[in-house]
Amino acid sequence: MTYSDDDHMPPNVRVMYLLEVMARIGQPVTPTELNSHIGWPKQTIHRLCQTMLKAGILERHNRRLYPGRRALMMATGLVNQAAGRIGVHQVLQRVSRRFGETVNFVRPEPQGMIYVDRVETNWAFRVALPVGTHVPFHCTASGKLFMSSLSSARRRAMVEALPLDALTPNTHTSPDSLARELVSIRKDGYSLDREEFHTGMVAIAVPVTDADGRFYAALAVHGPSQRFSLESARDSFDGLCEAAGQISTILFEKDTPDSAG
Amino acid sequence: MTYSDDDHMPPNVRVMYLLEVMARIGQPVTPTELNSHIGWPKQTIHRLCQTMLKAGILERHNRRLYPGRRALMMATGLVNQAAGRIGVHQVLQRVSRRFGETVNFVRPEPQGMIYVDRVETNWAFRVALPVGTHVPFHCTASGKLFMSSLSSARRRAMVEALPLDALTPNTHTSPDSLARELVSIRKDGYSLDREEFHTGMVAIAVPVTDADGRFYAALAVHGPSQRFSLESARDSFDGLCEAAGQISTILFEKDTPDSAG
DNA sequence: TCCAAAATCTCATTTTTTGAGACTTTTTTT
DNA sequence: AAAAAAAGTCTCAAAAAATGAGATTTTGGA
Repeated sequence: MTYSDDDHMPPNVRVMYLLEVMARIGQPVTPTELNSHIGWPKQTIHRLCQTMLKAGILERHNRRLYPGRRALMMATGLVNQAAGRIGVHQVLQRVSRRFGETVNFVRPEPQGMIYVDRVETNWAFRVALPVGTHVPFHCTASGKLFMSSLSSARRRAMVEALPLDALTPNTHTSPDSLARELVSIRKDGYSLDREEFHTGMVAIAVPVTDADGRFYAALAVHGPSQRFSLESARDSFDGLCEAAGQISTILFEKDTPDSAG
Repeated sequence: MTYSDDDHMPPNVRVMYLLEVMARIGQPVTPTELNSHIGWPKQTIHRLCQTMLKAGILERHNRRLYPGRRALMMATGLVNQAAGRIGVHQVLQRVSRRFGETVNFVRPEPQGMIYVDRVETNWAFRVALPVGTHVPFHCTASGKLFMSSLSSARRRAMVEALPLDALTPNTHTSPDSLARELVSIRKDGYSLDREEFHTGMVAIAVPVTDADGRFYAALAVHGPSQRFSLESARDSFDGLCEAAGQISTILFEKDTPDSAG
């Protein structure tokens, strides 16, 4: 694609970006104030605001712009879709309370596995990765779990394409050993990170599957190897699977919105 | 201007339009299904989806597209901003004047219900929770109201995930009793806090719905049980519903330059 | 394995966006 | 009330992007 220059935003997306900025500001703004947050040429922002006003996406009162009904209705619809996922966060919290360790909800993306949601413990030792960060496939419990869910052809292609950088002494650096572990992960139903990403940190991940049983995300527990041994990680397997099932239900189970409990 | 032809949509706005359609559909769709709602040439919709995927506005699982993190963050911001609109706040003021008690406007978020706007009475007894605070789901009128609006599978999963800490002797501590109350809340159309959060404080909450009748926020009245009994709370039901309807109109209905104070 | 549907790529054309600069209106300052 | 500053609007030629038909590839299911 031609959009690959890093910070280039297609004109398309500018409407969206402008709404994002307005959402962040959180109150009605003049076009000039918008400009100070965005920095586009005066005329560019002016034209775009006109377009959006005309479309009913923005409305204006006393020279100040704010999201119009159209934007609000769209936003409400989107937020409603997400409202169901509030339950997912509650499940993560419960898992974290139960095991006393950090819990992550991780999804595959082309650039790597991404932390979508997390509940952290108050322990001093924490993973210093904010939500929204991408981590490698080959040296994380969730990344290996994801790869193990692929068909053998894709799995092989992916393993061979990955860089396999050694981030710790334990990181897989050969396609063969990685491929072999993926097979056993597939058999076991869970994936371990044996200090392969950060020395001193271990993790276990189990899959959250969609309505067709396909991999959707990984539910992972992370902890320092001193208090969260590989054995204790494995002990948490059953509890994790139960939680993964609940998350799957929240995300994918279709039901009549009416039936009583 | 050149955009005045009635049904012409500048390419700009198509990103927004596509999100609107997705919001209306309310669940993940394939590009082809989108096409059936929109009717653009195949390649046009394909290109736009690619752009939006690349920008993180959409995400994909199993060939189906759904709003991405970026869209959801924007949507959350817009929705919270709208909750603070002048007209909405005025309705809260009127309700507070009418019943002489504190009025809250509360929305669900993953960490708990959040107070987005409030009008307080001058009484000595007040809730010491500033706007922006998160409160638990299981022991507040608004939290229970929100959960009662979920589909049964999600409701059940959520009830089971919640900690159910006993903050007062009246707090629900068993998933079953909580679930049972949610069913009756759903039936009644309002939710009561019977001193479940703070001893001596009761509340009633009714839903504010969006244009499609889905839960948007809770409108709640709080007061000390001595002067604001559960009976008087229930008596305020009709007035609250009327106010909730007005808020819904202000936010979502077209025109209506209403004559409110 | 093969087949049908869906997704993706190609490309010449048309349309839109871009943004500098000039001009007009509004607001603020003196 | 006049002057100055700021905000908003218009014009235009160049650059960029969108368009959409048709060809091609990929995918998922039988």
